[in-house]
Amino acid sequence: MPELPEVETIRQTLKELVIGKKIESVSIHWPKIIQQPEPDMFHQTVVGQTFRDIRRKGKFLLFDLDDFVLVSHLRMEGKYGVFPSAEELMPHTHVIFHFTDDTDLRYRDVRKFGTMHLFKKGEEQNAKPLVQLAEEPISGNFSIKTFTEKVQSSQRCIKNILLDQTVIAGLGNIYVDETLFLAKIHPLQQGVHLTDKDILIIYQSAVETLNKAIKQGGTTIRSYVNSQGQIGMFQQELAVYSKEGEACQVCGDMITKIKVHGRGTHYCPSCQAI
DNA sequence: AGAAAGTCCTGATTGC
DNA sequence: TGCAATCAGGACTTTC
Repeated sequence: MPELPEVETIRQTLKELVIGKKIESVSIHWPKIIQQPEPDMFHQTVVGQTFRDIRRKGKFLLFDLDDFVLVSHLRMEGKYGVFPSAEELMPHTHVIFHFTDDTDLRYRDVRKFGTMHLFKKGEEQNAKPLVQLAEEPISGNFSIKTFTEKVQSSQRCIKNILLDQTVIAGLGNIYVDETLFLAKIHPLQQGVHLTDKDILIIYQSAVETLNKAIKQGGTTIRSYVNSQGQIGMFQQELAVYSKEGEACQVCGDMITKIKVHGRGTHYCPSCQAI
């Protein structure tokens, strides 16, 4: 599932492949992916536009066109790739941007959970899905004070809080578990019971985890590949996620998996005692 | 208003 | 073996 490091890796690899390419037409095979505007209006709007840049906010990709911004979320299994137009479509290809140079930008998504929103340039910040999005921990604008206030004012457990993109952007199920292991905080600990120091350590752990994962090109657990079809390498570094039953690399106790509001949650009962 | 549950999907895994 | 039920999960919408 692409989280911030995977989306960043996709952004970097995809940028080289699409910048300067002009859209001739779009094929939409699963219209629900296109949340806004209506698919036929979406098509009319982007035809003739050229890709100028790709930015990222949290787990969202922002494709800058001449006059519009395409906001794309990959959810669990979304993938982008650039192919010669003549090449046969891979399974689960739902949206195809046909370029004037006889190549395509193709969006594939086995579960069809991904979304695309199109905005006039500059308007994307004022509407869903970006309007409520918090800063990401590796951003220079991240406020530890605001983060601390939000965490300490919540009755929810820290696992849930860290998955909330209006509190901190970019973490998903894998990196929340890894961050809490590094911070030595139990996933069920309530936000209201965490000290300023706990929260600072959580923030620092998130930064360290995300930066390491970006350097490794992301984590491939199920099916993640970057825009050039390469897998990530960070799964070798995982300490708790998908390590149920294995020995903790710090203390040797057994990594335990529990469910926290429907999410698989991995932790070391000794290092992360509540 | 805040928090939990429901929703969207399909391939892989589990259970009988 | 074969089929059906269950699981995986991000973020929005709905419900409490």
